[in-house]
Amino acid sequence: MPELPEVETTRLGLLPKVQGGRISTVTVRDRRLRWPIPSNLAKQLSGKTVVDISRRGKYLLWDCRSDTGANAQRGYLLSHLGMSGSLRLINNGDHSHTPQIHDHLDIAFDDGTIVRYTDPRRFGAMLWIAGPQPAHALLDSLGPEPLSPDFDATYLHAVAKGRSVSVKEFIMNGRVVVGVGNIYASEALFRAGIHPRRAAGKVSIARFERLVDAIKLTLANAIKAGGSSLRNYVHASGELGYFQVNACVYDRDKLPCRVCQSPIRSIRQGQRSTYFCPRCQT
DNA sequence: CGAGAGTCCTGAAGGC
DNA sequence: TGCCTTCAGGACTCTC
Repeated sequence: MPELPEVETTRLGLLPKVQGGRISTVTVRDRRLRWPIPSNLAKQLSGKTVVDISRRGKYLLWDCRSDTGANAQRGYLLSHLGMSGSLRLINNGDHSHTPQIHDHLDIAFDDGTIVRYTDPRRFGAMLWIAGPQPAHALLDSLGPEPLSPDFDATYLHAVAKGRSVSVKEFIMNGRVVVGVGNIYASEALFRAGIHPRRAAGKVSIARFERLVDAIKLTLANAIKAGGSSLRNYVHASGELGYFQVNACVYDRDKLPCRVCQSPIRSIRQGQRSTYFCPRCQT
């Protein structure tokens, strides 16, 4: 399941191959994603050059422009991998990749490179934003990037004030901070020694300092490692992503804590599984 | 406004 | 072996 490090790894994997490339054709095989792929997406993308791909949270924004001139047009492909999506590169001349059942969209470039979007559960998104600015309702109320300086303990403490929601659900809320998914939320809280059920508004600023550091460290390490995931993440180059073999608590129910040997516990929060060490986290 | 539940979907895993 | 149920997950959307 792609979390922010996987999305960033995908971006970094795609960029060298598609930046400056001109899109020749777009093949849509199944429009039914989180929202339907717009009927004009293929037409809008075709003929445009991908100038850049940036990331906001787990969204990728593909800056696309037509040839310069009086009729120059600009827009953005807004993509999200959902929980089972992947974008992978197929090099020119590699005919071993016939489209499979969940290969919903292909973006073909003039040089023969194909970017293929695969998403068995179809929770992902492929949308078109017309115009020179990457403005979209989905991006309007997103919180700060976790790896940016804007995301610090002072900010978190202020936003958490008076909130009764659990700190784990709090840091997974994209309006608070983007890109902290279920796996990394559990891991970061373990590193910070904070119990996932603690009310967000009752976390001291000193403990938020530890939590912010833990989130930044956890995400940065995962990006450095090339992304991590449990099951079917596929690297942009087509290689399998790293399995999360180093998780301290995630998916380790009843196994001994790597620090104190106490059995890791599994609970449900907001219809989501949470893992924590009942001794290390208070 | 915040909190909590519901929703989309497929594939894996477990029970009988 | 095979069918049925349950669960997993991102994050938007709805209800209270």
